[in-house]
Amino acid sequence: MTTPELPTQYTPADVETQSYERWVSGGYFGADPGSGREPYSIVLPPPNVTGVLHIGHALDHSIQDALSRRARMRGMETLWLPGMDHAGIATQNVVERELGKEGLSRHDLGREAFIERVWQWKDESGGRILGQMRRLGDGVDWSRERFTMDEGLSRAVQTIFKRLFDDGLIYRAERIINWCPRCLTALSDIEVEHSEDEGELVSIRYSDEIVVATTRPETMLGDTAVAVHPSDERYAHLIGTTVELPLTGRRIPIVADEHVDPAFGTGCVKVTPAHDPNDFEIGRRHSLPSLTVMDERGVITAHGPFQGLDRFEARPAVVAALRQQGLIVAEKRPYLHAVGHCSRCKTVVEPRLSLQWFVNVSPLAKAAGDAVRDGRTRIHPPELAKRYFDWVDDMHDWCISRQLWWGHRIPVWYGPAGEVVCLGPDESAPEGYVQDPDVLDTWFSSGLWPFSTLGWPEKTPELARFYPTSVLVTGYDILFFWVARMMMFGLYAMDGQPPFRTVALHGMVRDQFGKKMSKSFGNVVDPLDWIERYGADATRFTLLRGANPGSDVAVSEDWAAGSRNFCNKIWNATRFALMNGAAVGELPDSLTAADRWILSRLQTVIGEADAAFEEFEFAKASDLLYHFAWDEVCDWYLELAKVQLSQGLEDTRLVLGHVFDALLRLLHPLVPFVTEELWRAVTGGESVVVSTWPVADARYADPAAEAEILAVQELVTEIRRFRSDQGLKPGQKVAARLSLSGTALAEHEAAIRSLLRLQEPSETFAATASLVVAGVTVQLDTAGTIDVAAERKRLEKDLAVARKDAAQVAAKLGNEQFMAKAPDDVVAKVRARAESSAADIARLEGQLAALPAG
RNA sequence: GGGCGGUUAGCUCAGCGGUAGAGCACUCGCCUUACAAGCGAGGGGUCACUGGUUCGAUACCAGUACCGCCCA
Repeated sequence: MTTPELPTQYTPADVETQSYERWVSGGYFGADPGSGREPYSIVLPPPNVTGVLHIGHALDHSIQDALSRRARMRGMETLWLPGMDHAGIATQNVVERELGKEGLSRHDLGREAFIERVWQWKDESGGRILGQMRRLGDGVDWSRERFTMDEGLSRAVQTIFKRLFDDGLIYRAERIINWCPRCLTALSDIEVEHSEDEGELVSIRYSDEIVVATTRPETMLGDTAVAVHPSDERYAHLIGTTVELPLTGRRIPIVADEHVDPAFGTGCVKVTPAHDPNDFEIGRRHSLPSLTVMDERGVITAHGPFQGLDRFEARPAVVAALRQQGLIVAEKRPYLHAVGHCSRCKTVVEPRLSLQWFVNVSPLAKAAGDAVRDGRTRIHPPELAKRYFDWVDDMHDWCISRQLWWGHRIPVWYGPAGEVVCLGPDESAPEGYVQDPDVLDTWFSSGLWPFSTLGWPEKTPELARFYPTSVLVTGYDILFFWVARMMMFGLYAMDGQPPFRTVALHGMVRDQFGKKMSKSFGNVVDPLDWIERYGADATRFTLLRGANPGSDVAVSEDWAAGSRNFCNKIWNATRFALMNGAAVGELPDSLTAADRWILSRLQTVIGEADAAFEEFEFAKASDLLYHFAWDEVCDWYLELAKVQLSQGLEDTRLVLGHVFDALLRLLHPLVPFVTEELWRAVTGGESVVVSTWPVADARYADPAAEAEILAVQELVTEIRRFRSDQGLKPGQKVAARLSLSGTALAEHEAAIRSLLRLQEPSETFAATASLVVAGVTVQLDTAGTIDVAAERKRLEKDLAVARKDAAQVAAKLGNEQFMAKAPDDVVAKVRARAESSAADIARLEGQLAALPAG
């Protein structure tokens, strides 16, 4: 085999793009539902077509890529299905903003032309995301890429809508919903973000006896009652009477309702059924009229001087008017209270009474909870399951209609005589019927993602093979946004089969101080920036190395550089192995202790890596492979191999080949690009992507060899410490006499001398220092006086440690309770420690006594 | 207000009943023929606090303080 010319530094940009294109054109990522292999499937949480991938996506994708690459290498028929969702509100907002620059509104274009325009934007924006995924190295099956608005998925949406409608689980009703006066659409509960904002609490006198407190004085224009608690004696005599509503002259009733908290404020509350969800319920209970006093933009429509004012202008105006009449009893400002904001545009949400479509979630949510309760779906880490239960067990009906144009139009048509028909994909409405103008919540279609992407409602081979999917990988922040919805729809559409066997949740990516990344704080990391500067592998490895299940990942530039260094280390170590003729082949039966040691360690590491991957412990898998690769393979084994090669031990090449072949395959799911390049060079194979995952082989387990090499390491480390303490330069050769015969280290003299730069003693050898390590005496001739003070300091320090340990251990052994109750193996360990610390003390005292004075 | 999680080395985090660990940062010495994106050595922690369980607690239990997240 010829030695390939590899540069001394790994340059990711030189290999990443071409490797990726070769993987795709090789068809490695394509999934075949017809193969006889065990299936493994993941659907990519579809990013919003309007956005760009941020570092959080990079983490999410890195995990999925690691899982699916490993599954593929383990011989499973692996599907990682990519795609995007149409992000109704966000996308429409972006395109409307673009139009705004041209001085146009969507109404100027009309619905059809506007949607045409959105599709153009979708191609442009979506294309950017696809490019980012390629740069990351995502091994997805591009032939199965889906989009929530594509034809097949739209059929799925219409099909399930009709099914739910026919089952009575979708209904239309006039309710108080969350309304965004800027986006001009309804929102579901989870699209509202609550924050503690500074507002005001104003107490208004409605009569001599009635004072109400409110944070939203402007809504008093729409009051239709005052409510008190039925058992509140202060107001019992007023129940059933009326009071005049200030500023309006309307008389409104005083009603008794359990909902009122008599301890809050005066115990009287104003009731505005059209502008508050709680008041709406009170209104229903008491058959109160609902009076809408604001339009869709939050502008006051009530008659009077306030008409035409925005809700935030109306607020002080109403208070001023009341104050003028002496009706303001108290004002508290600022007053901290929870305020809902549109999660898209941060506008304060307005509760609004309107006619909308809802999903009756009770039976669906119960099924979604049960699937996790009975273990059909496992949430990982398990402590996050509680959040899931809290959500699904107390879910309100889901408002699914949106007053937008971009999305799946509600498949309901209204006839001229008030008929309402819901139609499936291949049905058409009778002449003269008009379709509902609204579209569905984006989550309605992304809730179908795990099966709509596989061809549902058709009974496709893909669906039969890859559903339920093996695992869903997503952030814990999206557990109820999306996971709960997919669970509900999946169980409903797929006859009680949940969409995932496991939901593996990861955390958010944060900066090096654990701070949330935000544009305003300026600590946002762009994954492409890191990919350019450190490589895709380093970017991924940095993220995976911090990814503990369910917890946040802190990253920094320094750590990305560290990951890059790791890739470079692997690169150079493999380069060294290749330069020395590393080759893959049958290993001979007779190998050196060093060979048997590294092969034995390899088996252990394979087992540990498997265990970590199975439990989504990516940080652990990364860490243990990092240390095995760097500390054991690249450091100790390569140094030992150098000695073996210089001794002409040809088998070393086969061991090098074997170890690097396995190591590169183990690392491939984490750092796919550098391992691909190197693995091909080592093995001559087509691609590590389609190689096999290493399997631990018990025949190579060799505790004796491990113990032997451990002794070598101890000896070498101790003498290095002496050298360092004595200020001997690393390259400086020192004459030494080793008394290894009869010890476990007998065979390792050459290695020890090489690692420690120890020369054979000459005729004039005169030991200036003598050290005892691991039962071996090493005499050194440092060719001059040694630094006695430094050596004494060192020995005294070690002696202090040994004495402290001896005292600790003696105390234990002298403790009757400990001796009586501690398990035998622990006692045995303590006894062994007692012996070794006693030996250490004797040795160190001897060495100290032997030191020349001074 | 309810719930969950956290508090271990300067920073970020592992460990989770029996001798305190990693990466980065730091100090010292080295361009030792794979790698200075490197090599060798080193310093650094009463494991938040208070009780309890135990022969033994950083780890288990209870409480306190502080931090973070989710929900209302």
